[in-house]
Order: sequence, then structure tokens, then C-alpha cells
Amino acid sequence: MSQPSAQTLRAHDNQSVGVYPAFFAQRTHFCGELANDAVLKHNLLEKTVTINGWVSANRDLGGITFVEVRDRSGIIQLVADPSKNPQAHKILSSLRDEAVITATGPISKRPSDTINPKLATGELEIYPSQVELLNKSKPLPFPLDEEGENVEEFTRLKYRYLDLRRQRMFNNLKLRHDIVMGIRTHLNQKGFLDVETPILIKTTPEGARDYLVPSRVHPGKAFALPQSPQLYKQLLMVAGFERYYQIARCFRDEDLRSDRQPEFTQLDLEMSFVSMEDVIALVEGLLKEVFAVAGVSIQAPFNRITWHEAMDKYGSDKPDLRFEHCFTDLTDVFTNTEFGVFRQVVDKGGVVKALHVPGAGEYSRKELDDLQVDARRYGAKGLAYIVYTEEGPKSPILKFMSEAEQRAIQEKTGAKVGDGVFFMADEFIKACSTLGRFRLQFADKHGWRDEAGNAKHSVLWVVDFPMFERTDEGVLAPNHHPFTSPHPDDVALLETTPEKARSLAYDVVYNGEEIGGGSIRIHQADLQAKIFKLLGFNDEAAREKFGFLLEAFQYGVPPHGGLALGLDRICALLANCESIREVIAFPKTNQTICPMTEAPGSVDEKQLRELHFQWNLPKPKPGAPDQK
RNA sequence: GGGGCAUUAGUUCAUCGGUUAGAAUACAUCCCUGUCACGGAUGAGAGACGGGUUCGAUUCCCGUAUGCCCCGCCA
Repeated sequence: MSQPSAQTLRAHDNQSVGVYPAFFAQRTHFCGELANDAVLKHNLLEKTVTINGWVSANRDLGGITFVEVRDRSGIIQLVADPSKNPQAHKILSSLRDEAVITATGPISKRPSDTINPKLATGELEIYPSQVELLNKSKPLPFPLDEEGENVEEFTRLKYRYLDLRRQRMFNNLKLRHDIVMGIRTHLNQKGFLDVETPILIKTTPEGARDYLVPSRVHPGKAFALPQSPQLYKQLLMVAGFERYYQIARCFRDEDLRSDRQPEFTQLDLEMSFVSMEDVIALVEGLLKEVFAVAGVSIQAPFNRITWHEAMDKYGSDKPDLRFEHCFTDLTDVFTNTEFGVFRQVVDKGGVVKALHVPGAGEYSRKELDDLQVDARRYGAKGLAYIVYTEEGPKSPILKFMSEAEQRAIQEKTGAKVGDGVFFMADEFIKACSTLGRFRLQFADKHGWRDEAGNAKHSVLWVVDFPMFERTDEGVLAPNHHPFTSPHPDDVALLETTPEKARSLAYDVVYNGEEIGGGSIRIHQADLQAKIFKLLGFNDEAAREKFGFLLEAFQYGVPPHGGLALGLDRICALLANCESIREVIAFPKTNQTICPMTEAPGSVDEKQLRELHFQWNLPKPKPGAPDQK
């Protein structure tokens, strides 16, 4: 896992003994290798070293001049005294920030009163006998002295190659590298083969919008870029590869977020002759090792929670279980209530969920009003509440409730004076998911995540997902994807009430973020046909969309299943970054452009003609400046 | 597609209707021999775009563009 030392690099890369020697003095050491203890350990004191790097600071005191040199490993200070070495001083004092130099000289101890404890090399410095300017730099468009969070991200992305000079950014991408290496090593030991699958594939109308690539050779036809290697990895199982993985680039033409890019990376894997438990066990071992790369220790086996319980108690299919604060179900309390709003919901088979928020009794009128605004933004009519103050309970809905109901609310939730209880009454998924958003909102506001005794890291499996969901049009859609196997206990339900059937799908959730998901796949042609029928595909439509898969399924398909992990998200979480853009070298902005290359760009007529392609452009918006 | 916030020197921020638009840092010139966020002096450098309101707009309003965050969307 460790990187080669400078010794290794010198032996293989830096010893120019051939016909084309380097035209500059090549490094004997990385700056960071000249750390205080390492220099003592390797007996380097007063030995001549050569460093190559960028000038990160120049402090010319009028006579004596200090220059800090940075390479990817760290920083070391050069010193020149004009009375002792006027040539070196002349060059050093003329160096500007980010100039590329090579410097050679003895590595020496600093006078004891000039040690800089903030630098790993702070007890040492180099008195260069030779300094060569290899390249100078224009003044930078933004400072590199801090972490970069306070510079407009667009500017950072426009000059990403400079932004990546920050130690933090190097560390992020180094962590990503280490994680990928950890994955490859682990899966290799477990007998997985890395197989590349095509990037130019046939469009599948399911799921997200596809990126399309018009075909030159086949006028009027187009390739799609894969949203995932799903079908190919299943075909590799048909082929008998048994265990496949790929660090796969995936493409989705949807609107972006801080955790969504148009192209992103998944660790995709698939296994044959396995049960769900086999996949889970494998992934637990893998994630344990991956997290350890980042110094995060997690325990396997992970906790498991059913989808229903996750929704019922936490209002999310990716619950953050670093803290408890779960819902109380009050449906029973209101089965015969006089309170019309709740009664209607309960009569229709809905639920009444309550969330107890300690400290909410102190909320101001404005805070309570703001919650109503949030509720409407979340698609609810409002957020009913009772706050318990010194003067007694206060609530707009109190007058509709009986004494017994009020007592039951307080007993069941455990609310005391100074607390609040918030209610959501609706159809199960709607009520739970809306209140679930408030659970996270209250967690931010009251610091629930950091409460004493809470786990810092919560990794869990969410299992027993419903097989289908009803779309707005009332038709069944796959919750995971159409190849997901139903739960063996629920196969009979497919005939009667398919929306109640569970699947063998599973998600892995870390601190409230979905970092991966997978399933056991269907491997029986007749069951797959039945699922397609439920999804509303007739035989012809199924054949048109997935004919090659159905055909393959007639030639001996092993039971198989797998999973995909969101590599960008995992890296961002382990690097403590808010956005996956911080762990991607060259990401796109929210408008799906690259500020550096200005992609996407115009295409010249000749290229379009070759593709038999013609734009059909939307009208510009009124008030928009003329486009050239 | 919708909502919120933002857009002023290279960068990061001020300026709340009349200002020579201010500062820090970067940059340039000069001074400075142990700095490490070196210090000191001097200098150059700015209102996204298009409308409107007003005697007067960087400031208020509308639109457009762009950025960030969120909703929809993301099997």
C-alpha cells in the first residue's frame, strides 16, 4: 500500500545514465523526506541533497533570504546569506511564488532559536550551493496558502491544476488512490476478476436519462453511455466468471447536486452461486478494510434494519443512526379521535407519527412558523405541534383533543416541560418521510449527532425493500431494478398484492448517506417474465429492451447477486468533504460544465454532417444576451 | 422545471441612494541580515450584463447570465 521512497524513485526514474540525461539537477530527496527525525535516522545531517519543487514563499529580509520549496510531500526551507554565498542569494531573492526550481546543498540544523515547530522539516534548512530556475510562474489567480474553501469554487475549477497544488487536495486524491488500491487488493485476494465493460452501449429507457453518442456509421442511431454496468456484469455471471469487479465510470444525464456528478465512479461487483448473506459478508470485509485505510475503524457484522422499520421509526430508507430520536406511533391514540384532520387520515388507513424534540418548548413564535414553511416545502400541509411550557402545553390543535389523548401523547413520547412534540398524519410513506426530514433538521438544530455517548460512525444494512413502488400514474415500477429477485417468502404475493412483496435488495448506509446498494438477481426465465409482466412490459417490449439478456438467460444462468458502491461518496465521507467534487480531480459545476476546458463546446459543421446530425435549438429566453 | 442565497480590485471581504468606492492579501518599486502569516514605505488595480425607478443607482425594482445550496429528477 505504501508509495515508493525517494530511494526507489531515484533508482528507477531519476538516474539518467542513458543517452538522454536530464538537463537539470535531479532530486535526491522529496522535501517531506527531509523531516527532522528522518534526517537524523538516515544520517543525512550536513550531507548534500538536491530538491526539486515549487517556491511556496520568499522572505527576503534585505540580506539573508529564506525560500520555502514545496513538492507533493512537504516543504523545506532554503537559506542564502549574501556575505557567504552571493550567487545563491542573488537567485533566491529573485524567485517569485510558484517558480519551479532545483536546489542543491547541505542539509543543516537551524540555530536552536529559529526552529519552526509547525513544519515537519522545521529543525532543518538547506544552504544551497546551486540553485537553478527551471521555470517561473505568473502571479496566481488565487492564494494557495489555505484550504481553498473560501475561494469561489468556479475559480478553483477554472484553474484546477493550481487548486490541486494544495496539500489538502493532494491528500484527498491520495486517499482515493489508497482506497482504490485497498479495494483491488482485497477483491483480488477474494478471487475477483477486474473486467472492463463497454462505455458505448445500447440505450435502456429505464431509470435516469442517458447520455447519447450519435453513430457516424449508422445514420439515425446512437450509443448510450452506461448508467451502470448492470447487464454486462450479469452476463459475465452467465459466462461463468463467478466473481467480477470493476471500478466503473457511470453516466447519468440528470441535474447535479453536491453529491451528484454527470459522470461518477462505482465499485461494481457481482458473484455467482451466492446468497444475500455471502454478498453482505464480502462487502462488510471490504468496507472494513476500506474504512481502515482512512483510519476509521468499523465493526462487522454491520447492524441491519428492515426498510419498513427504517421508515417507521426514522422516516428514511437511509437513516442516520448515530443518534436515536425515533418516532412514536400515535395512530392507536387517534383511532376514535374527534380531531377531524387526524381522524380522516386514520380512517383512510394512514398513520399518525410523532417526534419528541427536547428543548423545543423554548421555540419562539417565529421558529414555529418557520417550521410550517419548511413543512410546505417538504410537500406537507403543515407541521402540527404541542410545545410544553411552564404555563402549560400550547398548540393550535390542543382544543380539538380530549384530555385522554393529550395524556397519551405525553406518556408515549415522554415529553416534559420545555420539550415539544411534532406530528405528521398521512399515508405511511408520506407521513414517515416528511417527519424524517424534520428529524434531520432538528438533529442539525439541536446537535443530536454530537450528543454524548453517540457513535461517530454508523454503518448499517437496510434490507427487505419493497419490490415495487407505485408511480404517480398508479403503475408498478421497480424499487431497485427489474432484475431484482423477490424475497422467497413473498413470491406468492406477486400474484395477489405485488406492492406488498419484498425483494432481496439491500443498501449499505453510512452516517445517513447511501454508499451502496445491490440485490440478488432473478436467474429463472419464467420468474423474470412474470416480473416484466407486472411492470407492464409485454413479451415484445421486454424482448425489444432486454432481448439479449433474456436470450442469455436460456443458456444456464447461475444464481447470482452483487452490489455497487459509490466510490466518490465514500471518498468524500472519509475525507470529511461536503461535496464529492473535493475528491474528483476535474469535476463539473452544477450546470454540467467544466470551467477549465469550457466543455461542453460547440461542434463544427463538418463533424455534425459526418454524424448526419442536426440541432433543433430552443428559442433563447427573452432578455437573454445574443449568442454568437 | 421550481425555490433560496450570491455576483464590487487577481483573490477574500466592506461600503445600505450623493463617497477621490474602503481594507486585507496578491502584484510592482524601494528599504530591511534569522524570517516562517517577516516587517516598513510608495504605487497601480474593481461595481456580471440589459432594462427600469430617481435630479442622481454599486446601493432600490425587474429581467438575463453565472455560481453555490435545496426540491423535482437521479430504475
